[in-house]
Amino acid sequence: MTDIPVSTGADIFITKFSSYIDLSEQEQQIIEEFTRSSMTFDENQDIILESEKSSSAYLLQSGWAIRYKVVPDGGRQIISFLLPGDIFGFQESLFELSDDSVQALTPVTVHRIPAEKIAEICDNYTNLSLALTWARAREHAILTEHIVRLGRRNAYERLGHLLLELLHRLQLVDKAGQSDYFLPLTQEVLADTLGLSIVHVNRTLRKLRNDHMIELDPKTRRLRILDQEALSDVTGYDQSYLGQKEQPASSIQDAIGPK
Amino acid sequence: MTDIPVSTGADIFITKFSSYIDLSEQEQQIIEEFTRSSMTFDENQDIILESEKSSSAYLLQSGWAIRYKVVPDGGRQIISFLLPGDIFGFQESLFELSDDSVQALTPVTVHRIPAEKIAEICDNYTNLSLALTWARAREHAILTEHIVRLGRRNAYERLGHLLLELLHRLQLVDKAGQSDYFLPLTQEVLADTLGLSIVHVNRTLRKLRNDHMIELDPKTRRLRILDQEALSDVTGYDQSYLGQKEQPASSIQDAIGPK
DNA sequence: CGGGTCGTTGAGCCGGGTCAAGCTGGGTGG
DNA sequence: CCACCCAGCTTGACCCGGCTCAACGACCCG
Repeated sequence: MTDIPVSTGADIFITKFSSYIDLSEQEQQIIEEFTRSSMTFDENQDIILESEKSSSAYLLQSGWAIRYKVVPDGGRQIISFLLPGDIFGFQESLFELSDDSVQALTPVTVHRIPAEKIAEICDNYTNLSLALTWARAREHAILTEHIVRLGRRNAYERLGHLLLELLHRLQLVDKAGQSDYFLPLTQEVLADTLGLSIVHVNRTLRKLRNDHMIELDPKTRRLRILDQEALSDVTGYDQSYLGQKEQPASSIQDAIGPK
Repeated sequence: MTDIPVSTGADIFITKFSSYIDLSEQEQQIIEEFTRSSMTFDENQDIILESEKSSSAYLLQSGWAIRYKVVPDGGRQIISFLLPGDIFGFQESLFELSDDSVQALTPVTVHRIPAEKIAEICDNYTNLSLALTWARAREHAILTEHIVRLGRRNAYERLGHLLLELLHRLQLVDKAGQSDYFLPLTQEVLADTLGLSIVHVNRTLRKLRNDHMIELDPKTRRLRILDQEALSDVTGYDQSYLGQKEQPASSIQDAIGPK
């Protein structure tokens, strides 16, 4: 299962950026440096408390996390998902703005980058700095699409649209097959993401299953999207906002069945 | 009416940033340089077409604009409002990401900053560069709050919350009184922002009026929020995400009745 | 005076929420 | 090894916030 070449954790980030930019040898080494040390968090543990205004950045090596806010009446709105390869905390914690929280959904490992290091990188390494800017812009685009999803789509479209986005984001870092991936989300998490009730998420998932759009095994948590084109059509999904190539086409990757 | 000291257009930006950071004389001059030339757009005109991937930034000097996306079935979702003092286009148009559009709601004047200039500023002027980062983070916080609004609030809360946000954003650039401002939005624009129908926006506005939360004269388009504390309470509004002082308290400004 | 845009209001419907109950499977302690 | 618990998933019944359709009014502009 692990006949993959011995890898430092840096690969995932290099792979991700490579979809947009090629980093120099030296820049790749800088990333590797960061990945030497890491911190881990348990399921449901808070990463970055509000209090900790450390203004450092984090590279997410493995696991899923969410950024969320709570409203006065106790409700929770999930703002975004943090997936392997994502960077976070490098802009929001700098100021007194946005008091949102980050929580691990699964066991998570991250690498910390102190603020000084970020400044140094921006000054001296053009490509890396550009990669950071790209990551920011991409996050911005994802938030934008989330707003459209919440404002102008019904439950069925929201769910399908989100599942497609997650597939394509995971594919970029080789964490998904051609049409399936491990989806560690409870229906409650989906509900709090999509602005729906748990009950209605349940019913909408069933409808997606009945329509042969997806397969989802609640035990293994493996999700398979049966007809991406059809689902994209009915949900109004257009992956161009993720800034990746149309489709990595097939690859040996998929045949092996990536872990 | 114009007994205000002769001003270059730069004041508005300096005022805005001053809430977070103090710019040096030289840095203020750089801003003034940009404000010497400007472009204007008519109501409903598109600013920045998709096609124009110029990757330059724009300072919004006066007027209101929106960033929006359309969904396949013809619906429109407004992502954000661009108000005087806002900067836009300095991150999104750099890449192939986010195919959203920007449109003027009122006559608008903007100043263009070529991409090279931005790069130069980031390299040489610490405070200005920090101000840019702050503006980005603030925009991020505003988007985040918009997501919460759409996902976890009802019509009444959404509307009230938005009206409060606009008040406080305008106050930062002296475009609002202590509790009132010029609101150049049709009910259709409000609907497309809040994910509601026009009809329901109309009814919800009436409810806000009946509850003595607001006064809104459809002719003059002057909006007054009668009890900010009460409205903040019922809508779950907390202005801290805008990163400004709690309340500018009273000022001569208000007595005069700012235009 | 005619047409267009925007605001207002009523009637009826429906997508999605709420409440409530039951089901399932894994974990834990006696 | 069983009894229990608890988190998450399902399903039904009912309700309501917000949508649609439709008509009308108010104002502006040519």
